[in-house]
Amino acid sequence: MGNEMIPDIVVGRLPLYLRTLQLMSAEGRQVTSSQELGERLGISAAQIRKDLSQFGEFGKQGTGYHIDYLANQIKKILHLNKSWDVVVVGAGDVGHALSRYQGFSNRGFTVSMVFDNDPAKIGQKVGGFIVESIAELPELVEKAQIKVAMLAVPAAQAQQVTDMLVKAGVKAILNYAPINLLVPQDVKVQYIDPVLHLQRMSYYLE
Amino acid sequence: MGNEMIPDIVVGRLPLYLRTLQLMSAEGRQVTSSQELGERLGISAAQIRKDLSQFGEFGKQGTGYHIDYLANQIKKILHLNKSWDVVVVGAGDVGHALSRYQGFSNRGFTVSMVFDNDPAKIGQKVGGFIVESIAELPELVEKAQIKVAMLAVPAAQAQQVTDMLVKAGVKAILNYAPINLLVPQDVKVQYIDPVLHLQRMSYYLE
DNA sequence: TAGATTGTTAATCGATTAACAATC
DNA sequence: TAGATTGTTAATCGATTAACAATC
Repeated sequence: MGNEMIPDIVVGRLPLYLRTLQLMSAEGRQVTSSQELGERLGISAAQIRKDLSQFGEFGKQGTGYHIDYLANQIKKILHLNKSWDVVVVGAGDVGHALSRYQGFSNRGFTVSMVFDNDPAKIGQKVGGFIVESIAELPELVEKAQIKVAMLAVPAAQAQQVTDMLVKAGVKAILNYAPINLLVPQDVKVQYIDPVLHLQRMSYYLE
Repeated sequence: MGNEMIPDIVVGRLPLYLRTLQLMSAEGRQVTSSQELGERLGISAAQIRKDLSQFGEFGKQGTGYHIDYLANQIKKILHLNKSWDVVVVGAGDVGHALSRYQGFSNRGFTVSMVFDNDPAKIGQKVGGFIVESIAELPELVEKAQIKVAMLAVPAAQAQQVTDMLVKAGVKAILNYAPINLLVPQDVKVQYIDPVLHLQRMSYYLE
């Protein structure tokens, strides 16, 4: 219903709003305004109001936004009113850190399996998970109806593993390998490459 | 010289171009075109030409771009014709992964120290580095003239550590803590929060 | 030369901001 | 009521794309 034409750039800011609202809530706050949110985020108040207005009317004139209410609405919009099971592929340092990261569970995601192709790692424990063989990935991911994966394998294997994930029904991939992935249109990919961020900043260094 | 008004969004794409050029170079390729680059990156050829034209003329009509030459020019623009020493603050899982990550050295950065405030970790080896106490950070960072830091401490301590880093002369911070940092105008911050990426994708999941 | 591709200008598109009536 | 802040419209700003002369 006039839904899928919301700009992705707007969608991308919602998690930022949510994070700040949850921080405010943890501080014991009840109510905020677009102005205050904007100041904490470095975003204009007008933009926050405009972004939110794409999804409904969540505030009260003269008062602002009820923090918990708005946070919950944003959670619903982002489909975070459930917890998504996520698999980690690659049990190296990055996969290890991801599988142990405590910051997922209360933000809508639960790591449920860890995979690797190294026989020395398969069967070992990493972050509380027994590392499974990538050979088992298609069956396990499909059976568990996993839709989200974090990819932490070497760049040379990233596309191949991606193809497996897509075939097994995964629709969202967070890719830590420094390489562009080719996926069907209905599969989303987000990229994390710390070096890109560092290089972007070094432009401004003397 | 008509220099500092280049949009940051353009600067942000240069590392992406560089990464692709270096990949092509590793494939043994000599020459490419804005069209080919665009296809590999999912960016229009016109945009790539426009971006590059902000910095000079690097191509030849009818031929395209010499890959190694263009890569080197971009490296110079991004100040990557030297290697920047970087410190890692926080020797938890993320800091551990960062300090061992092999992908920095050939892309312009060298991890040179690791800090933590946990007495149980100080003096221990992490990724080939002896973990230093955060108490030593101001002196060590200033003496070594470190300009770049990666921050992997709990959110609650991130701002405080940031203030120390800034005071010690750091001008670029890659922040893994899920929190907005306040810094002076001449200090750049980039953020990595995997959950933001996951949440952005979950919008598109059913 | 003919074909290809650059660098650049002008046109288009989209995102951000300013402003304000509505209203709590 | 008076003050504050929303949701929204119109104005502005900036980024992307299309098109093409220049030229290798």
